[in-house]
Amino acid sequence: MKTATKVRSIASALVKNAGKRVRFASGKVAPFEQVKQHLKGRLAAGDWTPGALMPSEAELVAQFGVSRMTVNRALRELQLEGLIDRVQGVGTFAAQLNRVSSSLTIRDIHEEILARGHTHHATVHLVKDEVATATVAQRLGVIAGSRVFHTLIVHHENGVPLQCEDRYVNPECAPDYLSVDFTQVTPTHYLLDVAPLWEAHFSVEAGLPSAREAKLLGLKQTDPCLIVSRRTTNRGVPITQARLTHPAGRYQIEGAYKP
Amino acid sequence: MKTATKVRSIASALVKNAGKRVRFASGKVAPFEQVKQHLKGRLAAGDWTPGALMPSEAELVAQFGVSRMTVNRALRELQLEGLIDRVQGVGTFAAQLNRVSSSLTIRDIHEEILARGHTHHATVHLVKDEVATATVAQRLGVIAGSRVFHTLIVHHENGVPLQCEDRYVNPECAPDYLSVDFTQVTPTHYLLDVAPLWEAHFSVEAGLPSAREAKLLGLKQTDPCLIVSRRTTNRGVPITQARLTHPAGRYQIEGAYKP
DNA sequence: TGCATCAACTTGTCTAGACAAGTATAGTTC
DNA sequence: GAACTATACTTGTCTAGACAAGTTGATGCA
Repeated sequence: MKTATKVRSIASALVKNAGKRVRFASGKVAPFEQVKQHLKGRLAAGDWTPGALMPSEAELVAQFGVSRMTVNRALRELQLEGLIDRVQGVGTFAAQLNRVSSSLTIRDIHEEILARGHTHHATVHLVKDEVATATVAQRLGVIAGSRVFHTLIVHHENGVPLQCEDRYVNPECAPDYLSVDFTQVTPTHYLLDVAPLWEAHFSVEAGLPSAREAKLLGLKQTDPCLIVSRRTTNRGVPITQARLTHPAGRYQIEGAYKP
Repeated sequence: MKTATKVRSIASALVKNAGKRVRFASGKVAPFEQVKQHLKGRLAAGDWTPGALMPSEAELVAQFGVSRMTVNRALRELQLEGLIDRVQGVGTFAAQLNRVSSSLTIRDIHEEILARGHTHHATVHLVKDEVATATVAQRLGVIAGSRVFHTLIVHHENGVPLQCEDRYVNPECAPDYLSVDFTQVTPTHYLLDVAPLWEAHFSVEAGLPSAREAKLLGLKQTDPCLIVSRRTTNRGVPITQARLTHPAGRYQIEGAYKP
């Protein structure tokens, strides 16, 4: 029992598991799931106006004949989904607004291309130790004049340029960043290793490439691009800021929302 | 105790609650949270390579001296966050890939503009009962030749066109859709009322506007746009499909990721 | 009136044990 | 060797009860 790090061949198990999203598929539904679905249905039907007081855990226990832990789990998950608000000592309330929060997966470009069954290679166009200008310093979140690492890398899918990655890195967080071979490992992958716990803010917009980006991506400067800007921090300490430019038509972000 | 629908003034309670995100802030941390953070830290430190077998619940119970329910909650939440995979009958495994799933909120354009303190108005350019062409039918998910409702609305922020909303709606789900006054209520808001429980798939890309979109948004056809395509269904039944075109520079999607 | 106190109610969490269900392996039988 | 079986282990879930902590409203007192 001490072989905690033993790596089994679990591929088959995980594949089997993938098709098992709905447990108790054959009629049986777990009680906590029943409570959850019942409340979800009534919320959807408008039984409680936003902000209205909903039944307490004790009332639901009596109504469904299950234990409080079961009701509690149902309510906790509904709260996580943003459908209800709970206040200790007060009660449970229907959520104020129907906010729709979508889950969107941003993957390492290398893994993403490989997952499509295509080949990935990167060309490195700049690896430099710079002094931050005011603009760069503000975007990364360090003080102007600090040392920053700067890389400019183009990622290709099947030989076609797909992403121009213009990245600044805080030397404090990744002192050996400049010595990484970026044709072998992506900056994202390396930084995830060095500083694995981080928060990120990002924005997605359409725009035109800079002259250099256009040249590296094989575009005209009037060709539209999808531009993702991402800034990541670790407990408030800035790690990296990246501008990822993708030619329109070659790349799109996908996502899904499930209630 | 029977006044389940009584609406209390809970504004103050919810405001207080908002600042209470971290419970046990003063030193005390709930045991399940301790187990969670411990495993998170070791995962981040690379104690288990992706796919490696992690300690079983029983081992963690012995190690931390807590009950199995407590360990189970910690593991369940880690699974929800995508950090581990669990297979009944087999064990718990470190997740295969470090997917970074960002939470991205797509709000009703009306609410979004009002939240910025700006004025919103909509101009309606098309409200029509059509027969679905093959392309439209495929995008919406109905069979070609079906009746579909089609609206084309431009949303303005402070008088400037911000979004061209080209939408198809399944008449089965919203038979009265065409009689709605879209200068008063947005299609999103109306459809949320009619069919509140839905799943959505969306994609975000850069591209060029169609001739009509360019005209409605006051753009040249060579001006880049951010285009969001969204298709929503209710338990597999297609509700609506929308193409939301935003002029580059006037709109961006923002999001954040927290571990 | 104003203030302190207390009881009733709420949610938040933990426990120890139980049973169900899925998987893997060693052993047994054919 | 192949097929079956028993067993040990895993996760998934539920229960009944307990205590902590927060809120609310009534009560009593100055």
